[in-house]
Amino acid sequence: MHPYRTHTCAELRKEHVGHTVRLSGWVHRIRDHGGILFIDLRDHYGITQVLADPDSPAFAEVEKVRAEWVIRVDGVVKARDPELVNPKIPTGEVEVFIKDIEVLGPAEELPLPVFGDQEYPEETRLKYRFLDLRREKLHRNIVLRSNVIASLRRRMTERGFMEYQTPILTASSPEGARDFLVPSRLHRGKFYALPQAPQQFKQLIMVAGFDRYFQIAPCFRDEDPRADRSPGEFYQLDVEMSFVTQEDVFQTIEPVMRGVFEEFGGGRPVTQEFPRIPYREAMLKYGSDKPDLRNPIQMQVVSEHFRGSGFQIFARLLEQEGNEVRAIPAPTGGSRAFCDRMNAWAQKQGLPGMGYIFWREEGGRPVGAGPLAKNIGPERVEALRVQLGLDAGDAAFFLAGKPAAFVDVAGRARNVIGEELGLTRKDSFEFCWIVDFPMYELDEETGQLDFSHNPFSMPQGGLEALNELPPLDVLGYQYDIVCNGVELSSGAIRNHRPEIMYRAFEIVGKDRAFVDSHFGGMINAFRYGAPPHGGIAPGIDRMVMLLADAENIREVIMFPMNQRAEDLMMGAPSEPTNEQLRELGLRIVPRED
RNA sequence: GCGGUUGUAGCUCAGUCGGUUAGAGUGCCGGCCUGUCACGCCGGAGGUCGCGGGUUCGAGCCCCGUCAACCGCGCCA
Repeated sequence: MHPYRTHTCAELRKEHVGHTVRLSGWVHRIRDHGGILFIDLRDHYGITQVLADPDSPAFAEVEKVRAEWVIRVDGVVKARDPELVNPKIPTGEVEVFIKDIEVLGPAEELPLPVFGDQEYPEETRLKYRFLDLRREKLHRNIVLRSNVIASLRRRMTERGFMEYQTPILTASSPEGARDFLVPSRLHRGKFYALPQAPQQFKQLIMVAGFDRYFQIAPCFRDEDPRADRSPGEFYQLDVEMSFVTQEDVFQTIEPVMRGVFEEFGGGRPVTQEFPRIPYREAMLKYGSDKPDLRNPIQMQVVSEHFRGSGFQIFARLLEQEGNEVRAIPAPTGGSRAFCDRMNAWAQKQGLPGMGYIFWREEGGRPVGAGPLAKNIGPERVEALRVQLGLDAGDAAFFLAGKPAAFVDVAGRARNVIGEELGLTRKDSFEFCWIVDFPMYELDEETGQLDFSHNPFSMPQGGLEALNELPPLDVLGYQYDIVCNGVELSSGAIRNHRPEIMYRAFEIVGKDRAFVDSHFGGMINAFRYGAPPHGGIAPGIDRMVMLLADAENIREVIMFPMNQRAEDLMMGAPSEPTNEQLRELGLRIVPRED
């Protein structure tokens, strides 16, 4: 007989009745009735009830075990009487009568119980992560993550992609986030950087002629964490393809994402064809470049209805160039109570308030009510209602000024309204592509032009566009995948022509020398026959978060760090020894407080 | 760096207007119990009310400071 087990704790069924079996696992739960004692024995696969009574030669030993001891038991499989079957577990029709027991790994009193779903402070959970991981929910999330990754690999391989590793110790790249640095022993005073993403490598892989690359790639960024952003490291399904258009990337990746979400989404519906929404349209309709399409509300420009109207605040604002009035329709929100509540919400967000109209039935017709309606008169109110497609019982909110100044809060208002009115669908995965991102944006404070996204993206229209269009009108072959308001992925068709690259940087005031010194490795490669190429990099952690319905990214990472980027279990970061510092030629400068 | 929330038993939480000895559930330990599966019953241990200072005859409760955790802002091409 195998020293530890003949079956797992999920395997035994009626057909095993009468068999002598050996099981190993953790003591999940003990129910001691004095004369008879039940143990739920648990392993990775499931739970089997084992029991002993005074007839068992092992009874005295069985009585000693405690929660989370690891034991091995030998025994006979018995059928349970029909009224004693436990339908909650797959092995519930049988139980194992213990003949022999061996303690393989006793456990001290637990700082964190494995049984049950009592909430525990995250500090304790992280310090005793190995216990937390035994618990059902976390265990299930991590298994899900493994299955998702396996499925992604299979789907990518089926599509002709090959997985290549890229370096972890590499060079700092000046754009983007803060780097993690690793001191070099052989080159005193110099540092490696951990890759923020294998961006330049994957492009070099294309230049090297490998055509289709993917990798489950670790990425490192030294930025402060959020609930959906792990401190330090995260994983991407990193993808790059040669000789492709933006459309080719969409056609390749969309089925992968849809497939994985259908496979692991627990039957929740998934968008069949991802709509493509231009960036500017997304900002207008949804107030966000990562719209939650489960929320049906779409904003509209309604400036004309307020121009020269009796509502002086808006009318006057519209006299200034660049100002607009936008409406957030709120179907079923047509009560003064709701409108006032939203108005109060807006004030809490730092706005002076949010104008509103709500419609109620009067004499068989929808009639607009509220102070704003009085000011602009029934004709304009009716025109607004028609444009917004609203009816009695509905409402609309209005924001005015420079769109750039209010889109953000408008987007948040849209979320709150959708949520409060129950308009936002639950239990579905609604995807879209956001396309046509502008290449450049203006820094509000400095007035400087800067890349709005990846400087390596190909501008739509190429060199000609860069030379002839106002920079702010140049769009990039740059795209995001958004699901349920979460930015899952960002990608682009790359700029593989050095002369276009130099020009793109020139527009933000960076000369050839800058590009050569900072991106020399890649620019140099582009001089020797670079194929047109592009790619994308969906975030694995966020994908699993959505699939697992997790609120926090730490629920889908096996060994995460805490909010302060500390690993409480391993004690990282830690102080180096003097020996280590000496070898590296480093000295710690104490913080001056 | 900044803001918000929270901090009472191992854990989840209650604690009234500032008033006597700070409670419940759960977990732990002991006892009883031969059909439980969130077993049940009885008993017990377990508290620097985050920490420091202040107001008060009296502070878990009020005030000031501080620390920690989480969430957010900045940051994240």
